[in-house]
Amino acid sequence: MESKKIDRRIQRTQQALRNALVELILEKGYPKITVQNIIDRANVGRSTFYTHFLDKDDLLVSGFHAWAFDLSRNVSDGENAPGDGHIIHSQDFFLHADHHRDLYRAMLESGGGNLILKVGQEHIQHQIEAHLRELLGERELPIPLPFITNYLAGALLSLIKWWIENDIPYNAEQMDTMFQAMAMPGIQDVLLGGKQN
Amino acid sequence: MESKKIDRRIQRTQQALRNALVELILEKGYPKITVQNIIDRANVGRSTFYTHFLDKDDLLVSGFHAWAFDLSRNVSDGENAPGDGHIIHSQDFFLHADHHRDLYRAMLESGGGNLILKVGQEHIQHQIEAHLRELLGERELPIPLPFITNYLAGALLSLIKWWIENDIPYNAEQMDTMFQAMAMPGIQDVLLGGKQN
DNA sequence: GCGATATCGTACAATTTGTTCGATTATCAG
DNA sequence: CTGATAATCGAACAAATTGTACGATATCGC
Repeated sequence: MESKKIDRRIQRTQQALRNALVELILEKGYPKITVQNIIDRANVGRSTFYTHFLDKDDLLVSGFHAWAFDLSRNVSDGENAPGDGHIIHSQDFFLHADHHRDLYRAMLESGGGNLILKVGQEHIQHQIEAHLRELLGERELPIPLPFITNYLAGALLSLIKWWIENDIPYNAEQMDTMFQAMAMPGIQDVLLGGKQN
Repeated sequence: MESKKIDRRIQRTQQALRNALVELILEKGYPKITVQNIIDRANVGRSTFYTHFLDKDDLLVSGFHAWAFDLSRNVSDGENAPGDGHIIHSQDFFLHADHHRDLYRAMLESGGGNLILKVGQEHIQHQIEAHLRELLGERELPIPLPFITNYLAGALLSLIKWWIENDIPYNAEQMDTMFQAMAMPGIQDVLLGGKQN
C-alpha cells in the first residue's frame, strides 16, 4: 500500500515541463533551449522549476527513459527469441530511430546532443549487455563483456546518427542487414573462441 | 613566393589563446571554461579574441588538427605498409590516446566533449577512409564506404572513451588486438564479398 | 472546510556574452 | 631610423541567462 499522500500537482507540473522540453527540442534543438523557454511553454513558475530540477540537463535525463523510449518493450517482445540467428537485436534500434525520426534528428542535430548521446549510448549498452548475458550464461569470453558492448553500442549509435542526420536512403532493415554483416563475424569468432579455448 | 606581409603578432596571439585553452582544459575541463578565463590566461584583450574567433568552440576547432594531433604522422610512417595484416591502423589511435592520456581524459570528462567528440570522430573517419581507399582502389563494396567508416570510427572512439575514462588496465597493444579481433572478420567478409560478387 | 503544501511571479545579484571605440603599441617596408 | 599600417588593448556597454528568495495565492488530501 502507498501510505504516502501524493499531490497530483507535482506529477502534472513535471509532465508539463517534460512535454514542453520535447516540443522545444523539435522546434529549435536542445542546445538553444533556455530554462525560460521551458517554463514559459509549460506555464510553470520559475521557482517551481528549480524546486524539481537542478537545470535543463536534469530535466532531460529525468524523463529520458520514459519518453519515446519504449524501446525495451520492442526488444523483449517474445518474437526475437535467443538463437534466431541475431546475436544483437540491432534492428530494433534502427526501427525505433526510424519511428521517431523527427525527435532523433532534433536531438542529434547541431552537435549539441552531448548529454543525449551519452544517455542514449548507456541505454543501448544495457540492452546489449543484458541480451549477451542471457546468451552466454556463465561462459567466459576472451574479450571482456564491457569491451564488446562499448564496441557494438559505439558502432551502432554512430551509424544511427549518420543515417538520420544525412537522410541516407536505406530503410531500417537494410541498415540492420549491413550492420549484422559487419558485426556478426567478429562476435561469432569471439563467442567460439571463448568456448573452445 | 609569399607576397603577403605577415604580421607575426597574429600568430603569436592565436597561439597564446590555444595554449591557454589547452591548459584550462587540463585544469577544469572544457565545458566550464569561459572566454574570460581564456583571455586572462593568455593575456589577450577581449576584443582581440573576438577579432580572431567567433567563440570558444571556434577556437577549439581551429587548432584541433594542429595540437596534439600528430596522429596522421604516425599513421603514414612507412612502417605500417598496406598489407601488413592490419586493414585499419587502430593501434595508432590507441597509442595516441595513451600518450596524451591527460588531455584525452580532460576532453572527454563530464560529458562535455560534444564538439570534441564530433571533430575527433570526423578525424578518425578521414584517416580510415583514406586508408581503405588506398587498399581498395576502384573496387566496389557490397556495403558503402561511409557506412564502414562510421561503423569503425564509432566503435573505436567509443572504446577509447571507455578505456581512458575508466582507467581500464589494458595497454594500447592489448586494446588494439581485441579491437582487431572484433572488427577484422567482418571487414574481411565485406572485402571478399565485394571481390567475388 | 481546514491545514498543509505546491505553485506563482516578481525581484534580485551574479555571470557571461559579444560589440564598440578611442588610445596604445608593435610590426613591416623603404 | 622613420613613418605608415594595422594589431592590440581595455574599458564600457547592452542583453541574456542563471539560480535564489520570499510573500501571496491556489490547490490538494483528508
